Amino acid sequence: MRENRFMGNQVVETELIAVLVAVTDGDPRVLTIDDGYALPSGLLEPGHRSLQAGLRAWVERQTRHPIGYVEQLYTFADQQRDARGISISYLALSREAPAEYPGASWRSWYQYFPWEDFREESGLLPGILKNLTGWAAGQPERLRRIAGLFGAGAKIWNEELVLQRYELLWEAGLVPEATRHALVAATPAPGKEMLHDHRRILATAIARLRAKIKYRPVVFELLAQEFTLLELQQTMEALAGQTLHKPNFRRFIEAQELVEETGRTTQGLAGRPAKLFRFKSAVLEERSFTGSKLPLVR
Amino acid sequence: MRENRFMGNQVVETELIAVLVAVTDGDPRVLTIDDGYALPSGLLEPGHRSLQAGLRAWVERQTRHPIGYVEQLYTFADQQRDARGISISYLALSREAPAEYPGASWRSWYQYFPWEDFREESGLLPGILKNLTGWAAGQPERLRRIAGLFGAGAKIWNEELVLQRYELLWEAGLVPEATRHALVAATPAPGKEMLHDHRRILATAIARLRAKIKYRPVVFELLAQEFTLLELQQTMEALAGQTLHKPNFRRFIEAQELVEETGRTTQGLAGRPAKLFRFKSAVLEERSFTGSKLPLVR
DNA sequence: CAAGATTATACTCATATTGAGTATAATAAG
DNA sequence: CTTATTATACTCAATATGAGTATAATCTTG
Repeated sequence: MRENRFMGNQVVETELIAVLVAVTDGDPRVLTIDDGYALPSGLLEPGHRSLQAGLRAWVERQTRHPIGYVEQLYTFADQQRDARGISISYLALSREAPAEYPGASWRSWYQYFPWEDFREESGLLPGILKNLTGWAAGQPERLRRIAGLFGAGAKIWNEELVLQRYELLWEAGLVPEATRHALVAATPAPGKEMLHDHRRILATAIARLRAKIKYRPVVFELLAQEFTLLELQQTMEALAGQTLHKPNFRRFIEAQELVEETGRTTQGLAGRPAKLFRFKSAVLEERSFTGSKLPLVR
Repeated sequence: MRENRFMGNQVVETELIAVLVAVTDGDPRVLTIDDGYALPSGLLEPGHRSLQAGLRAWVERQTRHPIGYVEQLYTFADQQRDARGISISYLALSREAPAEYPGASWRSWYQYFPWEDFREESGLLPGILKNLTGWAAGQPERLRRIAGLFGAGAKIWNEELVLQRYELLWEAGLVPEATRHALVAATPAPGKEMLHDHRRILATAIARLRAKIKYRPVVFELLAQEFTLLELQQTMEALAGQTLHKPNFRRFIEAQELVEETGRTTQGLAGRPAKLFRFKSAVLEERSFTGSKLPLVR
């Protein structure tokens, strides 16, 4: 029952899609092609020894910088195009290098999801909420979802629900990509449109990264070898889209024991010089980094 | 640059692999075929409207019970067989129904990973550790990995590192599946062998589930409509492979506010009758269930 | 039917962690 | 040499967690 039967089975081509992320000047950026309209993607070729090798080989055509960290996001059968393809999406972290492909550019991911940036008051939420509640029109289930995801009070904002928020806007016909599914509103939500489901993939990547930085030391892939604690904090803030409490953030970092002083400090900037730190990569092998929460008995 | 080019691109078939989990009598079980030698898997067929639909359609041939919860695990290019296939693995949760496929059976997952069951002293660890340290033979990096994963002291056991532990044993040639990579030891680690990388996929599923039960209410997919708090606890213990502190576990559950009393109690069993609870499925829409850890400023 | 076994449920309390804020130090700019 | 600016160090109340004890309601058995 496990033999290969090509007769009657679907034989498809495989596309690799990359969400390549970097943080530059407190801005979380993503590598795009077609002037920001699409995520880079390429087809799996016979020469590729593995899926990740294919992705890496492929990404190197567009940026010099080595990709430190690669993680699979999601695989889906592409129904929008020719219904013959399988797409495997990846999240990759690196530092920004010039995009060297025609049409390629690094873009702030908040261009695509402006409502996800809570670091300063954007004033976008009231308009989005008005559109959404109009769509919900007295339907209590929809209203509950809206409240849970876009939270009237803004204090219950959960930064990890990027995908759910995008999907709600999609359902409500408030993003241009929903055109096949619904009548798109005359005044859709702000944010740049993308090809097919690329914005959905980007949302998945953001959500994954926002969740991951809390329990695995992946931020360091986005930082230089040496960095100050403020740079570290601002990189986290860029990803999370929220401002963090400085003293408590430092305590949080110190408690993890993942960084050590280099002995050097910053020079020539305003204010007191900051100590430079480096990531203790040795701990990666020894430690586990899982947020245990169950009340075990010992 | 995004047009379909079949020339020169790899065209492959797609296999769907399911890790279908149920917990029965405090035992975490997984649906297998070939007398426990393989995970159920089927090829994606033209009739399947989506990947998940293909998986569901396919799983229904082997068990009546509807699969409540399905989640994608990982996609990989299969190098072991004909190097032409892509495999997409899924984790599905359900309650155990009779396996109705020839050769199909439900098996405790601890048959495959006996060292992962910490609910009672198994006495297996010393033997495994002896084999592993023999393999590490004075190589400090290997020894550090062994200590971190199999922890000499048994109190630093991290139940989520199922995959890493399996991979370490694989590297050390202590599981039969490693035969292509290494010389398999005369006395390998205990635990039933599986086809190809199926045991690795199972390890991935266990790890994912062990992590997920802590912050998302997925256990309830494995329980009957009504259940006692002890049944809930024992189901969690079965998955986690560890015993939990009863009073604190109840506090943990109550704090989440995910269950409510039905008003009924158990009958005819030893001891004081237990209240029956049900899962408040309504909260699924309203709440977020993400373990925020960052020190936000408000 | 009473005593004991068994399971359920309810509290207690010391310690650790977290949220929120204030105080002091070291530099550059004027 | 004063001020602005950033870095770093503490404080303290509130909350959560780990570990354990006490009491309640049933079944079993002599």
